[in-house]
Amino acid sequence: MKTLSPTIPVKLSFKAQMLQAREAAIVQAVNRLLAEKGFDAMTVDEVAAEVGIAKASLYKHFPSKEDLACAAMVRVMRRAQDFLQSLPVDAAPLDNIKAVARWTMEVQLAGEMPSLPSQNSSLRATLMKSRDYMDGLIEISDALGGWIEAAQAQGALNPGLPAIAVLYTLYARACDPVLEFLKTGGQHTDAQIVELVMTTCFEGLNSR
Amino acid sequence: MKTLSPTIPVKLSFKAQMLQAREAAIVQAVNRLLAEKGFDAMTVDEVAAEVGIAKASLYKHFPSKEDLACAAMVRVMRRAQDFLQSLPVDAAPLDNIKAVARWTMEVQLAGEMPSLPSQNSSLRATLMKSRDYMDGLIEISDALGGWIEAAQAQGALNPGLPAIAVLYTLYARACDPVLEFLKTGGQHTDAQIVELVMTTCFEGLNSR
DNA sequence: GTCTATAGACCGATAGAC
DNA sequence: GTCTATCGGTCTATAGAC
Repeated sequence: MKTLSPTIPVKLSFKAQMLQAREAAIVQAVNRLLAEKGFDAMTVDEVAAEVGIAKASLYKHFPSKEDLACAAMVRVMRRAQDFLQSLPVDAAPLDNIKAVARWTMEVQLAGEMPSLPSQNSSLRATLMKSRDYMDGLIEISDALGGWIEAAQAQGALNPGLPAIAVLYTLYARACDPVLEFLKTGGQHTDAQIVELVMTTCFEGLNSR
Repeated sequence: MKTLSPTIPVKLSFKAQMLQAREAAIVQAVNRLLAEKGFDAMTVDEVAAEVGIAKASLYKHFPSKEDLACAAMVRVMRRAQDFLQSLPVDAAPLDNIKAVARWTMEVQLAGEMPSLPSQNSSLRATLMKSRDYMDGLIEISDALGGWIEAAQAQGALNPGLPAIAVLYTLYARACDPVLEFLKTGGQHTDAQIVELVMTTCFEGLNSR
C-alpha cells in the first residue's frame, strides 16, 4: 500500500504537525481572550485576528464558538493534570491540596484562567458532551477528593464539612473575584494576594 | 391658580403613583432576569414581555439596557441598606458582619441577586456615574468597614488581614458559585448551604 | 378636538456560521 | 467575504383621557 511507503507517513505527519501547531495557537488565543473578557464578550473575529488566520479557517478546526471555549477549558484542565502529577506522591494530603489552590490562583492572576458563564446552557451542553473535558474534570476531582478525605481523616481539614463542599470551595478559588479586586487595588503583589486568599480560605476570617 | 385646586394634585399624584408602580415592576423583573441569566443573556424584549408592556415604554423610563441593570443594582443596594439599618446598633460587630453575609447568601439562593459581568466597561461606566449606586455602595462599605475594624480590634476577626481584603471576601459571598453548585447537588437545604459556606468563610477549611 | 402614552413595526449594527 | 439572525434602540399610527 502506498500509504505505508516511507515518504507518505512523513508528509502526513508534517501536515498533521502544522495543523496541530495552529490548533494550539488557536486554543492559546482563546484561552487568553476568555480569561481577559469572558465568553460572551469574546468574538470569533477577535480570535481569528489574534491568531492571524481567516475566520473561516477557525471553523475548519472547531465547529462553533462553544467548541472553542471547550478546547480552552480542556487545555487548562490538562495543565492542571500535569501539575497534579508533578506533586510528590508521599506528601501530606493537605500540602497537595494547598499547592493546587495556590496554582489555580496563580494561573488566574497570570490572566490564563478562562472564565465561562455558568448559566449558559449551550456552553454547558458542549462541555458535558466533551469526553476530554469530562474525563479531565473527573480525574482531577478524584485526586482532590482523595486528598480531601485523607486530610479530614487525619484531622488536618475540618471533618465536619462534606468533602464535596470542600472540593467546590477549592474550585471556586480559580474564579475568585477577590483576587482581581485586590490586584486592581494595587496595594499588594501577586504573591501577597495569593497568600492572603490562602489564609482566608484555610484559616477563615475569624481569629485563631 | 388652577393647578392648586384640590383635584389637580390628586390626579398628578395618581399618575405619578402609576408610573412609580410600573417602574418598580420593571426593576423587579430586571432584577429577576439578571439573577437568572446575567446581563448579556438578558434581552430588553424579555424584560418588556415579563412586565407586560411595550419595549418603547421601557425606554420612557430608562434610557438604555445599562441603566436598567443599574436600577436593579440600586434596588438590591437599597435592600441591603434597609437590612443594615434593621440590625441592632449595640450588637457585637462580628454578629452584624455575619448577619450581612447570611443575608447576601440568602438573597442569592432566592434567585434575587443580580449578576453583572465585572469586565463590561459600558456597564461599569453607567454604574460609576450613578449617584444612587455609588452612594449606596459607599454607605454599605463604610458600615461594614467600621464593623470589620472594630471586630479586628477586639480580636474577633483576624487582625492580620487587611480590612479591605475582609470586605472584598464578604462581598464575594454574594456571587459565590459554591452556593449554586451545592444547590444543584440537591443534597442540602438552602439553610444548610448557608451554614456550610458561613463555616468555611469564617472558620476556614482547616480543623480548629 | 387635542394631547399623551402605548404597541408594534422597523432600522442598523454586530456577530456567529459557512 | 457573505448571509442571516438577533438585539439594542427608534419611529409612527392609534387609542383613550380630558
